[in-house]
Amino acid sequence: MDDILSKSTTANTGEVLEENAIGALWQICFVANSFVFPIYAQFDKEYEISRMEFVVLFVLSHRDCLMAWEICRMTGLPKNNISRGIQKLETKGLISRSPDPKDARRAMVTTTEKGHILFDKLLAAYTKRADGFLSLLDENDKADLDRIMVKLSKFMPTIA
Amino acid sequence: MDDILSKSTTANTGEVLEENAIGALWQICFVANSFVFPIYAQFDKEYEISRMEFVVLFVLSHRDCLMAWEICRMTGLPKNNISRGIQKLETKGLISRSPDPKDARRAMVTTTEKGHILFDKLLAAYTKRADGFLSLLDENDKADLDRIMVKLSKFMPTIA
DNA sequence: TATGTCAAGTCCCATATGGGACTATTATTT
DNA sequence: AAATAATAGTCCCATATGGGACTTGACATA
Repeated sequence: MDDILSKSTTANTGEVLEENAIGALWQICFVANSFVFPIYAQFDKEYEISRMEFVVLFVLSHRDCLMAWEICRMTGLPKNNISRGIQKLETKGLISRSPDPKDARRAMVTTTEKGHILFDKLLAAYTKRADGFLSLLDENDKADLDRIMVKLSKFMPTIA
Repeated sequence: MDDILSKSTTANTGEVLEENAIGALWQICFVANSFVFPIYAQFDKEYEISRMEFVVLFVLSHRDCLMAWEICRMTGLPKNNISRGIQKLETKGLISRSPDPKDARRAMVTTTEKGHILFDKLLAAYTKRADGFLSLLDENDKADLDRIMVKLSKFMPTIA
């Protein structure tokens, strides 16, 4: 019988995953991690912005103002993490919080001008990287991907 | 002018993301997190298996035996994390390590019988959840998704 | 054989993370 | 109105994570 070592074919990255239905979701996670880790490392290094801070800014860039719990729902991230992200951003003057006069528990979060300026830089880096990934796809692929991801996003978790 | 609060449309989960090319990758990450967090929480609660342990078992289920650095490359995860996962699994008797006689730095990792038995349960839960997600897609979608994810997986990072 | 370089894993440490308890406020029920 | 539940957000704490230093061993070159 062969040496035990010979059983190991030199596996390439992501290779494992190209198999069945289960593989599709594994691969989604794999691609997501591959995309997101280097970007967040870059944000941290270049701008001292953490993942949670970026997430808050990103979501806010699509709505003028939001409450923390809305950001949680939109991102699927736990509220304590979002809370911390918001606190950091506020400390840095990148967002501002205005308490809801009708409900003292709530506060609306808005990006400040300073926050917009920084976010533009972050988004440029983000977009550049995203384009790098998507450049592997043709136009049909991109359309399919959009359609599929919209469908999949409907399957929502309820994260505390 | 309207109350500041009225600016906030009640945003639904994942809604932000359905916009442009940048949104596609955001959405991939969103779906990935939505899929993966509850499953790992379940694994931790029901089987006391951590994410890293599952990842190692998962990858090993596709290859008879592998070395740690191969698992890193296939998963894109840092080697210290994988190292810890392997250590835990070995302690529990779910995998075994046989040192490479030709290179004392290396060790081949193999799933034990006990490991296989546990992994079957984990995989059943994983598959069930994956099927839940994928049930939102029709057959064309699934085929498209597979094709696209294989393409995207080629855009590989080099993670330490 | 000495020497420098690289590779596989492990270890240490500072930070990020998520669960759950807690506070403060509002909504609902009686 | 009082009592109870529910909600937004924060805090605490134990664990997970990733960067980087370190150890050990292999390999290339002299």
